[in-house]
Amino acid sequence: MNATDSKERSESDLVAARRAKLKRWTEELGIDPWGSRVDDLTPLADARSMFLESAADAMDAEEPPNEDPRPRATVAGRVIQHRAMGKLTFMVLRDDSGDLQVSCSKADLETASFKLASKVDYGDIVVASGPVGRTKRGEICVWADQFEVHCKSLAPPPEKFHGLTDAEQRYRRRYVDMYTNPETMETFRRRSQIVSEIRRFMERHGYVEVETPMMQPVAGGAAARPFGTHHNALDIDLFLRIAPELYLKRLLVGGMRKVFEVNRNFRNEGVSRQHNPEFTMMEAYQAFGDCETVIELAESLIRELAGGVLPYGDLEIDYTQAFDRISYGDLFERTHGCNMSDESAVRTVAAKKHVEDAATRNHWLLVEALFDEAEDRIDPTRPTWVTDFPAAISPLTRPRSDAPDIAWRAELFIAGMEIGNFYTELNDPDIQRARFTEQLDGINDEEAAFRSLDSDFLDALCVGMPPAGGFGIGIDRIVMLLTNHTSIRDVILFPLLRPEGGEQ
RNA sequence: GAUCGCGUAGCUCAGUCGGUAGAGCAACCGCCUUUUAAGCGGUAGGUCCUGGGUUCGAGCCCCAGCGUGAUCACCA
Repeated sequence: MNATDSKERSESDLVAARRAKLKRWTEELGIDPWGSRVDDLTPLADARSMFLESAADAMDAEEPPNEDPRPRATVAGRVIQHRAMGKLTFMVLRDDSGDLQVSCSKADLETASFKLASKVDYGDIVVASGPVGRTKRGEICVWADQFEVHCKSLAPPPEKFHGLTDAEQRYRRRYVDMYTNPETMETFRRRSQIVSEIRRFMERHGYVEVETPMMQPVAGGAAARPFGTHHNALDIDLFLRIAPELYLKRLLVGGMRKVFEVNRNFRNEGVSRQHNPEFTMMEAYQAFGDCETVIELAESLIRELAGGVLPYGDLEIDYTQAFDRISYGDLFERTHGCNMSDESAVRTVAAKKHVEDAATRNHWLLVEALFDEAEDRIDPTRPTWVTDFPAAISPLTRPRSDAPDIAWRAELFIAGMEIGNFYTELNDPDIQRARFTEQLDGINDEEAAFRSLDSDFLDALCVGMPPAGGFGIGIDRIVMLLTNHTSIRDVILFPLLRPEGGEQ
């Protein structure tokens, strides 16, 4: 709070200067610095492409034509560079299409407009009209014959060359990051495209997009800590969903054949370079499909999105070939030198690796704990399917009929990240009930506060869910891979940060 | 949650051995019709994250706290 005081005090000179300028404009020039509607605006990139070399040449000739042949445009943007040179002022505007110089000659503008143009600040939003031409140095620009300020920026701007570089400031003041760092704008534009392409892909394959509850009385579908909340009028506790799975499956029961949902999940876990408490996931289910059906679908989706070999940090990831495959058990054995089904061998390895409660903990939970090390053996440059997960750690997955300890489940790994899970869905209500009950047995009090049996879901399975394949993929992580960002915070517009100021 | 790093002007950063605060950009003033991160010249701008401690003296050393980044853990 002291920090805030001092910030306000030391900023005051810069803010005061801008406020004083604002006052002068309104009082002396009679200008409304907060702007108004402008029709027929041309995006800056489009205005640039309107440039006609022949027209510019004609204007530079000994005897320029009477009629100005240069195309005209009205452009708007935020001032990101400004150079006032006496009777000539140059500025560079930026909008979401790009940058373009606006050149202002005192001879072409009304006195008040020229004065305004020569005095605008970095960060102001302006509108200029005029022919698209070029300067003596060959820079394509709009030669303004009309110039207006449409929004005064009062905040002190960041340094104009480096922009905001401090990661914290970039996340906290994303709106500044966006206009000063074009890469940021590009990343989020790309994210939008990717999500849109995913939707089109799914629709093309006959999937219907749905929206299921984000506030759920029972938070199921994944093993994660949920956020809790409360509905006052009904006086009930609710959880923010950790997965949409159990609702999407209800839709299969209801008769939808192919459904998907792209939306947020919320998990009350730690934050890291790969984890934000709210993250976007796509889940999809296909009646009469299985694990293989959705593996094939997702592989072609990801290959289509990536379209080739993409850099990721220090890696080059090849999406063009069929993704690698290895079974969970093989990877385990390759890493730890024992069969994962061999309980005593697993306990021995676990004890040697100092896994907690190696002697008493459930055998398959030990296998899961040891598997982390195995994940590191996967070639990060090769998208890889890890198949045949242990049934014991896959409570919503159908066990294999030929090997009941193994589930029809695969997980996709790329660049060392878990990208998604793929299943042949469990639709036997009795086995499902048993799995849920097993899971609830022996949980501690803390977990008991948010884990409970979703009996309505079991009722739905009793009504009958067709056999199905289903999957979920992390959209943020896909965007990270496709835009070459190794921190999830760079692909989420407003990642969760602690509020500034401490104390509270 | 653990370990390590970082926090100095609005922004980007220097700051030597502990000797009392520096630059560039931005701001302000003046000049200027061809600049393109930076036209030229001048002026001003600081709770060195916060609180303690050591010391004649702390931006610098020590302790605690806050924020943040990286790695690990939990998870996707």
